[in-house]
Amino acid sequence: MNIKDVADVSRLPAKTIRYYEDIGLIMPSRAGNGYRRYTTRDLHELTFIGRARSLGFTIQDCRTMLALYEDKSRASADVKRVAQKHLTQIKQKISELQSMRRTLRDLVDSCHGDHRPDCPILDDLASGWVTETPVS
Amino acid sequence: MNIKDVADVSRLPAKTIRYYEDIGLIMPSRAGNGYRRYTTRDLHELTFIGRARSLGFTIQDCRTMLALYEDKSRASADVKRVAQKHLTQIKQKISELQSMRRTLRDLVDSCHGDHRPDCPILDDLASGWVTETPVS
DNA sequence: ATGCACCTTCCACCAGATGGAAGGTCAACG
DNA sequence: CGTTGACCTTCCATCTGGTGGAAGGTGCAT
Repeated sequence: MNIKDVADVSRLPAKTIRYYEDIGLIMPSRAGNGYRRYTTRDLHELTFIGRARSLGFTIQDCRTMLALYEDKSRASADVKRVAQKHLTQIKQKISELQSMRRTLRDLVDSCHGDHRPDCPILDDLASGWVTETPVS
Repeated sequence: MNIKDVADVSRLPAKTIRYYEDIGLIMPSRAGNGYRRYTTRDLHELTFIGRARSLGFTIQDCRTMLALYEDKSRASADVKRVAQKHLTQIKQKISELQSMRRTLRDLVDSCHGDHRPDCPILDDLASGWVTETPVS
């Protein structure tokens, strides 16, 4: 198969597939005209990577997972460890975002959002600062 | 003040402050020896940017917010619109991550994680694929 | 033979920094 | 006065994960 075919089936852009080759994730052979020639196995691997990426695994994790996938004597513990670590990072990211969301929601709610210039959102961003010395 | 001083107070790395200058966010003056010289206002702006960044605003949003902050005849509606849009994107991101988390948690929970090679995580990543034609 | 869809490489760009090398400056200490 | 050490400068490379586009080659149908 040519790149377009694997792109269509794997639902990865051809650009991305070439990029994955650049970084050494998949190494298709070449036809006589220089075109990349993908085997079913290549396609299989690309789909695997696409699924892993869609679950947020990094490229490095994809490498590891692919290697484990192809190592028939792997220990599932190794796979689980990678996934568990990634899960922990996702949880971490979610809680950071939730914290931002709470703050932003409060700020957005408290801003009247009309033609007037006074704005609690800007007040928050500038908080901790005194532009003028208060009249004492 | 020199860069170290504003770095310490704003809690932004000096590298980052220089970077913000590169991209035209803040433009400190220079001392005779070529050192950046920051005013209280520069420091104030850096802190503002730091706070906005910590709420996840993009650099472009920071630019906009800073301009609004300095425009004393702004409409709070303009500020609110930027924040609201950002809030929507955060919510979107959270729900994507939650979806990943659900899937990953299920997969991690279902993997026994021992010395044996069979692994539901890898099975999921490889799902949709038949390596061997079933015996018919 | 001409058009069109496909393929190739290469180079640049995005966000948002961060790391490090090579070299200049300044103040204190002896 | 010299030297040490903490600053400061610029410049260039690197990271993640691609994406966009130009310039040019190939393959097939009409």
